[in-house]
Order: sequence, then C-alpha cells, then structure tokens
Amino acid sequence: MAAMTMPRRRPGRPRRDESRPTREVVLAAATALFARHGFDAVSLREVAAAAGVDVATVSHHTGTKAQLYDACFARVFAAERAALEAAAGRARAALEAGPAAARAALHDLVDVFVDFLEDRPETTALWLRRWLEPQRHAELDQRYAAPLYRLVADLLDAAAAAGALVEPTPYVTVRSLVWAVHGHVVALAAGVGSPARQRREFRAFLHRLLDGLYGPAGP
Amino acid sequence: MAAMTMPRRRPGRPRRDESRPTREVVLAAATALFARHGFDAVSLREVAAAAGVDVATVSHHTGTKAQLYDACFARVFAAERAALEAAAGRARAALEAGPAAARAALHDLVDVFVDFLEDRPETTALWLRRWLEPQRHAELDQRYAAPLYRLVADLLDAAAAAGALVEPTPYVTVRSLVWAVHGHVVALAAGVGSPARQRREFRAFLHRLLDGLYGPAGP
DNA sequence: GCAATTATCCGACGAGCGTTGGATTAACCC
DNA sequence: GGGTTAATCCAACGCTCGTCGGATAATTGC
Repeated sequence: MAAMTMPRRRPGRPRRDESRPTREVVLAAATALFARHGFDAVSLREVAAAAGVDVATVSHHTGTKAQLYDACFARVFAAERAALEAAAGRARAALEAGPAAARAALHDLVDVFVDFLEDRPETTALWLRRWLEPQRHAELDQRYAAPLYRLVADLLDAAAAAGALVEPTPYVTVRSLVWAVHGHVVALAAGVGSPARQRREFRAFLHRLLDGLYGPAGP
Repeated sequence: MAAMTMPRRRPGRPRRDESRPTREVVLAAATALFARHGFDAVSLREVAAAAGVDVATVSHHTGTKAQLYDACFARVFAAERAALEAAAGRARAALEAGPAAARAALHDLVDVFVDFLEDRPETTALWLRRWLEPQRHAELDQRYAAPLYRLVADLLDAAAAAGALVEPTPYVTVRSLVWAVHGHVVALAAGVGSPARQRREFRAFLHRLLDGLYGPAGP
C-alpha cells in the first residue's frame, strides 16, 4: 500500500461514548426535539441534556444554533433522498413496460413512500415545519427539498408520457399527490389516530386518487 | 323602557383609538404574528409594538401570554364556525332533494369553504399550527375545533344516508376531505404558488375526489 | 518524562424574555 | 370642585437564553 490510511485514533481526550461520535448523538437528540417542538421552543441546554453532554459541547460540535438546525436537516434529508431515489428508480424502470405496468408501479411507489414516512416520524415532523415556516427554511429548501420535488415531478411526467395517466399535463396530478402526502405528513407529525388505521386509510385514499387519474380499465 | 341600557361611556382614561377597542387591536396584531411565526417565536413586546401600545397594556387586556394565545383562537374560530355552519345548513337542506341535488350541494360546500380559507390566511395559518403542536392546543381543540369536525362528519353521514355517496360509512370520505383541506391550508399558510392558480387546482382536486365517491352518474 | 492535541465542561457575559407594582392621565358621577 | 374608575405607560424584577473564553482531563507522539 502506498500510504497507511488506516483509521487510527487521533490524539486528544476520548469521547464519552466511544461507540458513537458525539456529534451524531447530539444531532439525533436535537432532531427529535426540533421535530417535536420547533426551533424556537427548543433551547440548546435542552438539547445538551437530552444528549447527556454540556451546552458548550453542543456548540463545540455544531457551532451556532442555526447551524445545528441546518445539520439536523442535512442528516434527515440525506436518508430520505436515498430511499426515495431508489423507489423512484424502480418505478421508472417498470414504467417502460406499458400503461398497465406503469399503474402498478405508481401504486407500488405510493406504498413504499407511506412505509418510509411511517418508519421515520422525525422526518415527517421536520418536513412539516419546513412547510410551515418557509422564511426560515428557504435556503434549506433549495439544497435539500427541491431535488425531491423534482424527482416526483419528473416521475409523473414520465408516467404521463408513457400514457399511464389521463392528464395530458400532470401538473394537477403532482399538486394533488403533494397535497395528499402533505396532509398525511401533518397527521403523522401530530400523532392523530391509530397508526395502523391511519396508514390503511391513507393508502386507500392515495390509490383512489391514482385510480381517478387513469383512463378506463385496461384489458 | 324598564332600564336604560344605552351604550354610555364608562369612566376612566379614554382609549388611544376610540373607533376600535384596544383589546381588539391587540388581538388582531397578535393573531397575525402568531399565525406567521408561532407561539414561541413571538414576544409580547413585538405584539405591543405591532398594536402601537405598551407591553403592560397588552397584559392588562389579555392577561398572560398563554391567555392571549387562547383569546386569538377563540376570536378566529368564532368567525370560522359561523361561516361553516351557515354553509353546512344550506348543504343539508339541499340534501333532501335527492342524490343529484346532494351532489351539487356538496360541490357547493367545497366552493364556499375554499373561498373562506382564501379570504382568511391568518385562520388557515393558526389552524395549521394547531395541527402541528397538539400538546399545546389540546384544550383549544376540545372547545373550538371538535364542533367543526363534527359538523363535517355529520353532514357526510347525512349525505351517505341520502344515498348521495358510494361509501356505506363515510369515514374514509371524511378523512380524505380533511386531508385534502389540510394540505391546502398548509399550502396557503406557506404562501406556495400563485393564489389564483392554487385555488383553481385545489377546487379541481376536491371535485375530482368527490366525483370518485359518487356512484354512476344519475339520470 | 514532556509537548501537542482534542474533548469536555465550568462560569460568566449581555441580551431578551414574561410578568408585576405603581405612577399618571383622563374620563365619569356627585 | 372632589372622588371614583379605567386605560395607559414606565421601570424594574427575576429568569432563561445563546455564546464564548478558558480551565481540565485524557490520549498520542516524542
């Protein structure tokens, strides 16, 4: 080997929890608190207490409070983007098999996305707060959320081009889907209703909406 | 007349603005700020500045900050409830004229509600915040929001009983409508998209959803 | 052993917060 | 006029906030 890039310990005082980087522990605690209570309602001292460290340690690892908030979003959206891109890739591939397969692919994408939301309540709550306070999240939107929207819009464009949708221009379709997902995200974040029942009904709602966009049933 | 209950001036120092009660001015300013930025992000001094009075004057008229927040909700929901009850009353009356008239009545209710939301952005924003932070608004929900939900649920129950809907039990219907309205409220509060276009598309979305719930087209 | 480096925490600063007591002003009633 | 009542503001209280300088501890490299 040319150079030894082995992961050797660097000098300095060891971390409290050697199994996880302190920055990761802090980000996880901060994300949970921000998602539940919002930016202004959470103090850095609360974050520090939840992470089991001092306030100065939080600042040491994440800078100012605003930078900590940004870091939480970056961490959440990275996971979300990866999962969505994988699901959209599968749907787009199935799209080329004709309108009937396209219908099944879109319905499958719906299920995948619902599952993803169900498994990550913090993501949904943070997403909702982004929707609620656009001024604070304007820059974050440009960096993290915009690519996700483009992903869904492109996919539905492709579905329309493949003749899988009734709408000639899927603009209304996109908005309808976004609204529906939006409402579900809000309901999830608010913890309304029994999760199992809510998931079942949301699926039914989305599939019904998709059915309304298809032409008459195929052969 | 038995007693003179004429609206005579009471003693005391006169108000700054004799045309409007100071409490009303304060509540209007506070509602706008709370709707835009949320409870924690708004200080009483900001409310006072927006209302053109001193901080102590705000406290004098509305008590603590939490009580001020409650008063803003009471004021907003009172107007909302009145408008919705009137619209629902008209829809319920039309419901007795048979399924065809019921379909038109529900579509009309949709239009009335969309108009109402469009005209009151503060109401929509406050409503959204209630959805977002259920812990803070638990008591407010019981007092103000629950009757409105019951109103819509009862109306759709009646529509199902009149044979205007395909669904035997309109539970999914209610949830779908709530979700759709929900998403629209969020979009309104976030100021996404051009208002005219947004309104047109939201109407189209709701009507499409309602159409999906009807049986085959009548005579 | 000794320096270098890094993580962590203590303590304090200035600012802003919600809230309250009391002074002031201006109307009413007699 | 004097007394009462109500509306408004000023000033200050205790508290919490975000932030930062610097001390301490623990590890690596010499």
